Amino acid sequence: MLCRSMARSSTRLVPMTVRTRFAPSPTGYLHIGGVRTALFNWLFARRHGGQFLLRIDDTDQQRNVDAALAPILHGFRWLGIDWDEGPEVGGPYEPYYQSQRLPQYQAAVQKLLDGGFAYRDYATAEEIQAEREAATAEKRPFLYSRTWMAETPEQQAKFQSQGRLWVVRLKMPREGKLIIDDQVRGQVEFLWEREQDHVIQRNDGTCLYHLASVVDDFDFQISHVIRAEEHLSNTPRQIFIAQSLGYPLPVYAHLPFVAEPGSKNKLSKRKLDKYLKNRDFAQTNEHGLEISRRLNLQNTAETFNPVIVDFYEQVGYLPDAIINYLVLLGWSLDDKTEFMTRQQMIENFSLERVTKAPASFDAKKLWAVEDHYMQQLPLKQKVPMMLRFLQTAGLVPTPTPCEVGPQLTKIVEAAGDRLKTAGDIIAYADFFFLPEQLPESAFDAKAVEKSLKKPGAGALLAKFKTALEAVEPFEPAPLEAALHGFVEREGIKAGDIVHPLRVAVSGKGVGPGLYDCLSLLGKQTCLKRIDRAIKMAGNS
RNA sequence: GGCCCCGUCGUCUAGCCUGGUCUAGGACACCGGCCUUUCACGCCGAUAACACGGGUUCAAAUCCCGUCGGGGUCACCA
Repeated sequence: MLCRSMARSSTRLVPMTVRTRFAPSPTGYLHIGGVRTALFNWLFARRHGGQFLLRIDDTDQQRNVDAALAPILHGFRWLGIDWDEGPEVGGPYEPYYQSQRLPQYQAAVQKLLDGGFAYRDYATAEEIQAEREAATAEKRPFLYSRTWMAETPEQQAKFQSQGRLWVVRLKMPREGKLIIDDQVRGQVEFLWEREQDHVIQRNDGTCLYHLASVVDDFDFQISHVIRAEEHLSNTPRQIFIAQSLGYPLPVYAHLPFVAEPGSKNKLSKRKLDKYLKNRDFAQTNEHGLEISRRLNLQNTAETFNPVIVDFYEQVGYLPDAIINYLVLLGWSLDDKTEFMTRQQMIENFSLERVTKAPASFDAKKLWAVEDHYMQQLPLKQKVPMMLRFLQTAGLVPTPTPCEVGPQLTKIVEAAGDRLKTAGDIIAYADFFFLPEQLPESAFDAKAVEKSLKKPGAGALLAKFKTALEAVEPFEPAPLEAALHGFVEREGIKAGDIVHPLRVAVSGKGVGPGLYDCLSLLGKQTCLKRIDRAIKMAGNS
């Protein structure tokens, strides 16, 4: 009975009540691959008007769950992936923490024991290990001999008298095959005889993941189990548990995992050093680090890198961009649609169009999507976002002086599409908020060397300063006219004055349009900064 | 090693189920050019893929078989 195939028609309609879940372990951070899995679950539930829930898999670590969970919940909220049931929001099936559901698990174990689908096993770890090694030596698949299996009180008494402790193992079928009809991979076959008698309850009475997961999915009425591919090989034992317990089976869908940059290996948080050798990944990381430094954030490489969602929030990426990038990792709407609103994603998402092969994480592509979204973002929304970064960096005081708002709006407008993330405002606009006398640290050494210390730069600056004093109004168009007139009179190239001038007023070689910079800075500040620069140029 | 999964440009993908319209489309990256006061944007262009071998067929990226390659998983972790 357990061996019969469970083929489903792939054209079956999705049941009326769709309920999906994502089950994070409280680890203290939210992994980008996990978010992708959660996103697909969320989209599928929303697509079919169902519920998406969060269940906390904390059977292993009872301590500090709240602290380790907070960043994860925060990450989901930031991304706009809301959950209908779970931590903080509750729900009809509370609690949603595995650590608080031991009685339910134990009851299920008892039921399995009573039905003969599981047994008490008195073997020691060494004995099991010896069998395993023997099998390896003989080059045959390992299958537990069940020597210390005790199904009757007599057997149990015998082993117990030997001072043995027991665990509960699944009594897996040893013949026939299982066919899983996976919504992404199609039919997948497994031979029952290759499945191990996995432990489902430890000798201290606590239960293990597979048992807990199946019981939870049933208790929470999960209709679709959508998870990463690495769980595919766990599925037979979970189906065995579910069937033995008389549960209806959920629909399974195994997503390809998110792979490392430029490779097919599963993305993990532990191989950061390796990913940093990937140029695109390293650039994204460095960009974030630079902003983090300016923000004086106390980050460690452990929790602040492009594999962790928190990284993107701190650097000032847009949640919509992250989501849009992630939805494209293993799923496509059609042959050309790249940018979608959440509504469009929800309306179009289907498991059918999920790819089978792993998709590598491409930091450059994410960057391009972010670029697009930032350019689309209305100025009114950009400004407050950037203001927060300037304040965190200590460039603008809190509360915000009233003149900052309008000025910042102009600055952001002038910076235009140079701003890819909100954190970029610091590098592009800090000099607007620095004192008239720019601190030494505000000068880019290379730019000073290249433009300011170029022979003749100081003298040119001094001459142009005079011309600048007469410009009225001090706005982009008259400024441009003044500069061009100056270039003509002096018989020089525009670049000869433009570059030193930019470094003089901003300290950098790159930035928003020069005339915008001058105008926004105001005549007084410009003149003073030019004076300073003339001295710097002369010192060479 | 056993079992399972996967294999279209460097990367994300469309096409595959329902062979022909695919001399394989889009996007990102890369390279070249234009624009330009820097940077960025934008625009134009170029390079670039059906893992391999058989078979079926008038016709195969698409169907079948095999090979090779890559990955996942084999816990009293989740």
